[in-house]
Amino acid sequence: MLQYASPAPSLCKDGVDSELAANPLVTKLGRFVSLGSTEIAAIDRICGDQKAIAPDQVIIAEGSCPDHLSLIVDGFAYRYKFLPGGRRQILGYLVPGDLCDVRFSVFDRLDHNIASLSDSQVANIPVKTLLDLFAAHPAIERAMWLAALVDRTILQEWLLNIGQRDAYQKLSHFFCEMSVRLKASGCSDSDGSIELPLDQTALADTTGLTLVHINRTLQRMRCEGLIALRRRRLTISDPDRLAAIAGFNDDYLAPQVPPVRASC
Amino acid sequence: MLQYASPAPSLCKDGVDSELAANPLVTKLGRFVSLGSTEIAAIDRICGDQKAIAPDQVIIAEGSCPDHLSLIVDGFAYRYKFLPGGRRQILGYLVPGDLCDVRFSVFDRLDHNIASLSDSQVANIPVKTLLDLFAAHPAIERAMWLAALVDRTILQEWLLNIGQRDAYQKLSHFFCEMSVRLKASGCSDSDGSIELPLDQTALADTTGLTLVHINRTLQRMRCEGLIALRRRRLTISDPDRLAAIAGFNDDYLAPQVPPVRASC
DNA sequence: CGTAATTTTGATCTTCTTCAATCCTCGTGG
DNA sequence: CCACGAGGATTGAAGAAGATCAAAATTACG
Repeated sequence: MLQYASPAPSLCKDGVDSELAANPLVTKLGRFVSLGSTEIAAIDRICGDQKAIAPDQVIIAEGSCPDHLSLIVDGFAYRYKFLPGGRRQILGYLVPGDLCDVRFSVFDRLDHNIASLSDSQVANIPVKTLLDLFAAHPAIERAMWLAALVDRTILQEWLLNIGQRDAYQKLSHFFCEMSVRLKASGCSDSDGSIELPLDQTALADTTGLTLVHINRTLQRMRCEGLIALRRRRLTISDPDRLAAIAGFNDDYLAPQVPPVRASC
Repeated sequence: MLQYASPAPSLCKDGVDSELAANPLVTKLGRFVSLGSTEIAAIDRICGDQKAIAPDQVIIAEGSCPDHLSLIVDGFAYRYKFLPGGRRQILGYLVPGDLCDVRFSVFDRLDHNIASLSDSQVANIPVKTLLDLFAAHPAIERAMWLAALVDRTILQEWLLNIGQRDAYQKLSHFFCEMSVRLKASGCSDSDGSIELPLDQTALADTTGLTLVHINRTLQRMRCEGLIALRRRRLTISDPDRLAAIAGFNDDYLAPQVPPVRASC
């Protein structure tokens, strides 16, 4: 039913026929492999069991072991972990098309929490359904693994970011990344601004900095004409300069996959 | 556990294994799935192409795309990345039994470097050979994916460590982790000490701290009777206290895998 | 031995933290 | 429609953890 102009492995171009509420998972996986209409239909089918989630709801709690994976269809979620001292590290963000964590399918419980940030739409996909899908469509399985590997690369880039850059660069890099990812998942406005439903505490726990320091760094960034951030909406005024400051390179978000080795 | 007497143990040569010369990959994968003798033999077989590597040699360079994966059979290697400013972030360490990076098999080039730290023995496994092995022994494929997922969990734990803990805790946590990992791969001495061939610069680039600050933190740790570290050998004098300081919990290094879902 | 690499030390500086108060913003109920 | 309250943002002042710079002391090693 959903007709999709057979997406050749197109790179993150936004504005591609997103009139028809395309399944964000299709969009995402379509960046890794080319999906036929059969596959697209199959993906649509497994996303049937959807649920609306209010902001700040725990989707999956640490230590739990659900028998399904959660797909963010719409909205914004994040992965995080608390330390005994009460400190929180945010481990990553989930945007439309992102699957909560593939590790579910193999480990017995998750070692961190996943919660919503905004009003979201989440599809619950039973593990078995997913495995059946993989069995029937190896291309989908491959794309899914590739997506998981990109997730890992993002994590690695975060480590670099938190470990080596100063506050100004950290924030810049984070904004660059989120901007690219949200645009790729079709969630950017016509003016290029994105909805970033994070308070400054979240930014602090993302970057390993303090709320107060985040606040001051943001002010500086605004002063310097780099960004505008208000009412949970981020506009990058000077993308090139921001990327230069951050040392940002979006290669890691859209890795090249040689078609030859398709044999996963 | 197992011990390697000489710097260059002869592994996987002919079929005649001495009792001691266990393939570290077998040891590692054996923690995830139970391997039969057929599988063990098959793993041994793919490790045939071994090579000795001197310290501080680049094993795989950023951007390169070798057609094989590198397995650390003996020794110590690390993954790292340089930033334009000249800063280096160490992204992880490879101990015997660790495979350089599974992403090879799917992405066209690596986004970071891998280099040796000590005299090492590295087995080169052609991607195709590995895929054939997977096809013939699904249990091995499953174990390999599980190992990759543990790698990801370690990365996540590093993010937490660098993002949220102070210098004292960071180092403590790192030492705890390495101690557990090296013991698991059979590389600890009878007295529980481990060989950690890192200079203080490496510790700095691991934790995102400064060489000078690492030095002072180490001194404090020695003072407090937590560790002894000299001549590249780490002895944890008070493991419990060290773990308490670090907030270390080794669960993430040995995740529980429910046997039921074995279907990867 | 002599040289280079590594560790250690000292002094100073700055980024970031901590604590605490104030100010918005916005939704709610009267 | 406005007062109220709460969460979030902002500001100020002071302190501390860690950075930087530069040199000296050890150690490793050919």
